[in-house]
Amino acid sequence: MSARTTATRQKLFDAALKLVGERGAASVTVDEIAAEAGVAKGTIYYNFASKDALVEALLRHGVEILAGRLRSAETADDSLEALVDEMLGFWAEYPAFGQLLVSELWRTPGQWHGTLSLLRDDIVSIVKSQMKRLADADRLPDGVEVGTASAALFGTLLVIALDWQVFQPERSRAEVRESVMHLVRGLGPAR
Amino acid sequence: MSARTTATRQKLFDAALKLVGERGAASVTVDEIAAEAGVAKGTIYYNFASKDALVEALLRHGVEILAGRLRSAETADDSLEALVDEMLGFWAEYPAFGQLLVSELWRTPGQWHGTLSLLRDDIVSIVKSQMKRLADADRLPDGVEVGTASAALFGTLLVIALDWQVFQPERSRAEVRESVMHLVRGLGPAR
DNA sequence: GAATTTGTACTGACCGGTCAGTTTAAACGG
DNA sequence: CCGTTTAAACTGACCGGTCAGTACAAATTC
Repeated sequence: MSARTTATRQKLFDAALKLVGERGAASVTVDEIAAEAGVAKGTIYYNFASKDALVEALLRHGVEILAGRLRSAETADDSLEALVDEMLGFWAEYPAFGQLLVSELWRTPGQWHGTLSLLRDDIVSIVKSQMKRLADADRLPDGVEVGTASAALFGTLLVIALDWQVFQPERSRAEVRESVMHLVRGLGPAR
Repeated sequence: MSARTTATRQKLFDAALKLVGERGAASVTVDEIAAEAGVAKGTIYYNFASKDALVEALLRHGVEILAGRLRSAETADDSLEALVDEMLGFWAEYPAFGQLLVSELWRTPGQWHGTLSLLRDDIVSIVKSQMKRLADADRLPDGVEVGTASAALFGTLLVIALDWQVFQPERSRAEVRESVMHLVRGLGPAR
């Protein structure tokens, strides 16, 4: 794959992500994506089989980046804060990807449901391995089912990050991280 | 408004909710909604100004039902469990509404963003008033910002319910409720 | 109390625009 | 050279919205 091709695809990913995140995959036209990327329509069809294939590649690409970051964050600092912070950072950097993901992930028989299930598992399993390590080190309360908790934590972070971007953009990332940690550390009866 | 009209609109809401929840507002056609409801296409345009107007009415209708339930649950039992349980029940009963909401709520300049912001506030403010009561009764740990926590709790419940329906349908509602309560009571370091 | 009018709800064929995808011939670039 | 990109015209299926007409019950008239 030539450097030129890679650059073209990157431009297409950027353009598609922006438009699709904002307005949804179905209502964005191929001509718009081409215009936004500053590329001829034919180029899209030279690089991707169809509009759907472009979006699917975009989903894979985004998840790959997120997974990479989580894995590298994991080696640097294995606390829950670090994981939460890294995810918030990713969503802050790619808000449109969050919007795309949240609007497609739970669409039952959607065209990308198969792909998305696998991608979800990728991320959740990274979160899971991290939580498992914490559990083994006795740094989690007993009785927490690690599998369930990881899925919940991933979903929770996704929506909290979106809510932050859309409804409370004035808050800082540290502030949001603290809120999440507060929620996660316990909203139960005062003790 | 005649009983006949009410019945027709209800059929349209049911049909639209099912299709739009599954496949997204943009990719469902008006003809499909009409067919699913067993009604002529013209009837839709007799009852609603446009496809968008139908979806907006649907959004309002759904939120009205949810708000009503939360308010009545509030009077029966003011614990956090009761609130969580009621919401899970609602999402279990109207999964498609959850899918619709999650895929539109954080769409920044979307056509329904204005309406949805208001509807979000309706729900969040109910959750908030309930949490405030708990805080006043010293049943919440100090330092929890009630406003932030309510928004987070609402979003969290929404995605956990969707994840439940889509990826772990075999779990019972009580099981899921306990997981949520576990998360909410604390995933922090063991104590 | 039959005939007629009125209002409301609904019907479905149809129209015009939109959009994914195709085609082609020519230019570009490493 | 060959893989890639461009520009522009074209196709045809699809879809939101329209509109003339139907159904039918309740009111009105004679």
